[in-house]
Amino acid sequence: MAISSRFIVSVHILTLLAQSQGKPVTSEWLAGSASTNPAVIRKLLGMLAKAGLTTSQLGVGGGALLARPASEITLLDVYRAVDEGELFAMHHESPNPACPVGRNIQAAMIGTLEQAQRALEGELAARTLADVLDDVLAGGHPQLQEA
Amino acid sequence: MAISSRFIVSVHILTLLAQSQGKPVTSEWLAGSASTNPAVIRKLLGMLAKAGLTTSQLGVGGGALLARPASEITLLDVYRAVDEGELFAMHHESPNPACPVGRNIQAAMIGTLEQAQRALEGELAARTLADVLDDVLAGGHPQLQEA
DNA sequence: AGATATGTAGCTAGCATAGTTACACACTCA
DNA sequence: TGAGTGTGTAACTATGCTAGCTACATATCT
Repeated sequence: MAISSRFIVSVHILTLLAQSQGKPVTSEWLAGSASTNPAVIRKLLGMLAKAGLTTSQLGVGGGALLARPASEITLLDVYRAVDEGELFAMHHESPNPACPVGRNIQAAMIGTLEQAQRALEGELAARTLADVLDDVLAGGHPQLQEA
Repeated sequence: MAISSRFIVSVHILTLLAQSQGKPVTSEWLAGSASTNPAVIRKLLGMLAKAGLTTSQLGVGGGALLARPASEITLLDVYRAVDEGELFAMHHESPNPACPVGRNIQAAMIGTLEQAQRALEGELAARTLADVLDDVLAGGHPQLQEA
């Protein structure tokens, strides 16, 4: 487990917002479904709002809303909103530049690592919240996706 | 940074072993190139040996060796040896089964997450230690890889 | 026998995640 | 206008993982 649960929890609450059809949903309700704390949800909603995926309404009858249609929000959008950064860590200390391998290993690997990360992100980009909601409403994952 | 530095450091030391052409290399020498502690290297070598990628010789003139040719060790082999497990974390607490979304969200997402992880692993599988050594000896990443 | 090098255990510091409480601020409705 | 509701954010805590470090038993070679 390397990618934090923020991602799946964010997909979870965004799916709930997609299902609510424009009615604001409170962080307390979202927390009840995701089995966590309302403050955790609000922290996630803060990140999602900063990324332009959600908006919020204060006061009575308020709550969170999708900022655009579920079919226009990809899982990559969600991933980038809450789990930023490079996927592969480098050496903590810079390798020894006096060694030919130490001097060049990072530069030699960067291309491959970026390519691998892009491959993962490409899969996430191919799937929208609307797809996820369809699968959830179908009761799980009977909905097959193309290989 | 979600995938630990164990991976890049392991690639680093395996590349050194590939370069040494069958002469054992001590953990102290490897630690000097990777700018870390010999005990950390030995811990990694333990995992790599368990995965069948390296062997060790004790005593004077001893050290670590590749267990098979560099061209037959992929980066995926290395990744699996030192950084096991699922890439995506799930909810810490199980979602609320009384909510239709909570009840189905994990099952609905598993397929997509596994597919994304496989896409990343596929890129790592396409590259061997021999490729990495070539790039390193070429002085960095002038060696282009196909898109 | 003595020197060398691994394998492993145990401890520490640092960092990220996520849970929790608390409170100021904004908005709605009566 | 004032009460009630819900967000946004800060602060603190517990937990777990990573990685650095020391120490030592064990195996091998000369």
